[in-house]
Amino acid sequence: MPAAAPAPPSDRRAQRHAGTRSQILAAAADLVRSEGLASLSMRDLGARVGMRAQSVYGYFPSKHAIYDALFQQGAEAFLAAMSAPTSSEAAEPHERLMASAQRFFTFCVSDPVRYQLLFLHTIPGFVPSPEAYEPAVAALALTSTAFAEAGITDPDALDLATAVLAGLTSQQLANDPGGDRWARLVDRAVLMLLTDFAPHVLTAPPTITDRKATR
Amino acid sequence: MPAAAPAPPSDRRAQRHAGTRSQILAAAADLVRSEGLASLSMRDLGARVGMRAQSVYGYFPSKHAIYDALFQQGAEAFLAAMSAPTSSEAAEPHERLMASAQRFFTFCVSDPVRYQLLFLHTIPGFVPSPEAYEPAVAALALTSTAFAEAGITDPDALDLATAVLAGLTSQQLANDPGGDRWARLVDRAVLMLLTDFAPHVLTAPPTITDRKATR
DNA sequence: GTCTATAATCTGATAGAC
DNA sequence: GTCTATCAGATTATAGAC
Repeated sequence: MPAAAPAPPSDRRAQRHAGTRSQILAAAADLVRSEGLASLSMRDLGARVGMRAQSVYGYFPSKHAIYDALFQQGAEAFLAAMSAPTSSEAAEPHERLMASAQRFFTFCVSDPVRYQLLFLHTIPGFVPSPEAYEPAVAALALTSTAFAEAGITDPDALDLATAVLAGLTSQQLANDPGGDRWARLVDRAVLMLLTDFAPHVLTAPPTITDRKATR
Repeated sequence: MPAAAPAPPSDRRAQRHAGTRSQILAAAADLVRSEGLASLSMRDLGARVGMRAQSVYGYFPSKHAIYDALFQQGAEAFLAAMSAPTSSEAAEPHERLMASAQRFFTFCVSDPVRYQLLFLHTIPGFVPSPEAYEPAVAALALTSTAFAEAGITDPDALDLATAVLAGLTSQQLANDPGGDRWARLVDRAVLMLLTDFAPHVLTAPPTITDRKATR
């Protein structure tokens, strides 16, 4: 049963096609990392994989489709990074939240261009497709669950926390790229947030009854 | 004694020249606001002021020079916004800090493109000149002074505060443009910050001796 | 599948006439 | 000061040969 799309009829060809496609995508990721997100051109991309620009259209219908695939790839990496198992599964809720914050920060700072693509909206005509966006939504839902498990029910808490983390990363990237001027402040910021909207998580001894009692 | 630059010799002409220059700059500001920062073109800009693109080069040597002028204009507006007198000069230090935070947030959110130009580094080859950058430095120094006046000497405090404010604005602009989802959280965020690194400012009665005693 | 050829358009910038 | 003319190139994308 061959695919309905313009994909080749045979499975062998389909595999080859998919292989070249992901090869192009990897080259695109390389290119934007070194040249900047806005400087991606079909010419350069084709040259990077040994093709002329026109041949790339056999794999992606448009440049925006490439951005969309990059976005999805980034969103999946984001979900994977945020889903990574904690060192100790029995860790306290607030420890898990601090670990999450560190993961978020590290993920963002490790690839500024990916950060720009995922979290800033800087490419003039580009809007990610729902499919590409979906993993990012899942990652946020994950964080929301972690908050609930820590007994944090204030609906504003998540917004404030994401803002603080986004601010730390954006300042680090814009004003001290490669340094640690804001990286050093992540733990302190999380403690500050927890103190503000979940003091019981910090002050109470780590017993289950205590956690319930302070709610 | 005529100017050495390609400016006209007579004062009348120089005034006319400067007038057209600022007219072009205003048109450029309009254009980037409506079309996006990266979409500025000399053709469109010329058309906006009733010229051909080539004639604009009589006023700005390059497109980057226009970006630089826009940057300087934005930085001066930023300094002006942050220097605006508080409603009551006798206000408490922490009230002044909260007012500053609100001013910063409002300034950023009121003009997303200007924010992008000033605080994100998104135009491929553009680096603002020291002259253009200078007012922004002055504005930060102003904030630093305000912190000192509130008795906050922790060197990390300013970095953390700017990060939190930057995060609130960036989330507001990216995820709820025109709304108030993060705007509502500004006061709470400032209180949280103050509680963390200057609790004495909040808890102590507003007397001078008290302020000194808690240091 | 990849190529050549090319459409159609946009870019910043310069030279020189008026 | 502004124009015409033009350079020298970039861009995305399509049509059709091989």
